Amino acid sequence: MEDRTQNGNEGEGFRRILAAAEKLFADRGFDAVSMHAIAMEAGISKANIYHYFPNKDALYLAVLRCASRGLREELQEVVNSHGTATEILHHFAVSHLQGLMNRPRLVRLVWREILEKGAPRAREVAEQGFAEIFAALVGVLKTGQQRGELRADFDPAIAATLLIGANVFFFQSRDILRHYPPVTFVDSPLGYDVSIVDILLRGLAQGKAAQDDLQESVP
Amino acid sequence: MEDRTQNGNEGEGFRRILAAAEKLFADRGFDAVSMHAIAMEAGISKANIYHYFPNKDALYLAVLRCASRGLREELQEVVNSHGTATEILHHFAVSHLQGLMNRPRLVRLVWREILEKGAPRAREVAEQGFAEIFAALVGVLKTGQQRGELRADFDPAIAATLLIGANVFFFQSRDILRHYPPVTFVDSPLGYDVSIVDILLRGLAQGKAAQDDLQESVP
DNA sequence: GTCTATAGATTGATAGAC
DNA sequence: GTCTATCAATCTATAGAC
Repeated sequence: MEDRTQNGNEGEGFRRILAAAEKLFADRGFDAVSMHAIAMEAGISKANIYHYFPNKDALYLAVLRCASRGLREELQEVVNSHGTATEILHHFAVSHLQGLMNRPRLVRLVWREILEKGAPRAREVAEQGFAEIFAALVGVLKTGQQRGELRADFDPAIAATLLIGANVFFFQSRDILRHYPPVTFVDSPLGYDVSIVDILLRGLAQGKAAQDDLQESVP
Repeated sequence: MEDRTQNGNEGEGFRRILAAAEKLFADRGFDAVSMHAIAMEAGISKANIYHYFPNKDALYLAVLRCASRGLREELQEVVNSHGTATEILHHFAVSHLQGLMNRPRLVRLVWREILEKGAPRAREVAEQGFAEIFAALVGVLKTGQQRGELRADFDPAIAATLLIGANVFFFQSRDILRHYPPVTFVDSPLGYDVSIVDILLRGLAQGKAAQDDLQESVP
């Protein structure tokens, strides 16, 4: 009963099962997907799945773990790149949103898990990927504050929540926003990110005028 | 087969069923909840549910429709209040987040539905409540732009996405953020909202200094 | 490794007594 | 309106042939 998700000698059927399960679990959720449906999608028999995975829960966990790989390394590279905080923030925002858009199934899997209050099956995996991205972004913001590039009087964790939230929310609700007339940015995630980072940086950067304008309403 | 969710003469058992179903559906999702489980939670028999609802789907839809009422009216009132765009935005942000925090089950139900790509059972209800809130916020921002209170060169729909996304993301991930050391704002949603509106308004308000500082990186 | 066949439990929904 | 009893379908998981 070795963990086959750790090494590379998986075999063809193994990958087909994992891919089929990832698609179905992401689209419909754990309980709405039967082992029979996964087998059909993978083009094999139901019993064959149990040759690779002891039960449905183990398959689900393997799907989440397998799908989670990749995004982490991608973003770590961005965070460790050289440049001003402004530059890295732009780069991070775009890379993060592209990372989400390139892995729609992973994102839906993770957020399904986060919404779950009854039987969290893979909560740890979901939280871990989440926390690493968050920590990386907070690091970028803190560096910007230490360098005097960004204001020192805002909470970097709150600013990070704003940016990551803007990206995740864009990803989650783009299908709904598309049907809504005043929204024109749904099909250009890059343009969206340039705009939100612009707004955020205007709010986070050193600069007295905007600050003075607000003094009355934010004492 | 009258729609009992429209009028008030529901009766005791009816309300118990709706409450039990709302809790279980929100916690575990549609497919993970059996009619038997709902009956147990409501303290009645399974067959009795079918006296009030023709099938499980109808019960689920009734739960969503019933839970959706209230938040809409609450926010419309805020949007139509008098004051500067800045004031209304502060008010809206706080009211919106409080509205989410006061209805955790409704929010989880709606977002489960939005994540669903396989069998959208109540997509319309979810989208409708979403769109109304979004439209209201865009209206506030546009008014602020027309009055010259806010910059005219940002897309109000993008700014609305930023604010609503910040609130929804806070709600969705507050349990995860709580476990993360640098985060200190989880237990004071009001303080969180004051901070993000502060950051956003600095970025959206008229003011030349911050703008000039960024000219080089945002041509 | 892959299959057919099937066990055993649970599901959504119904029938009919009270 | 509320119940017990039950149906037919479907579910996870296993047994065992090839």
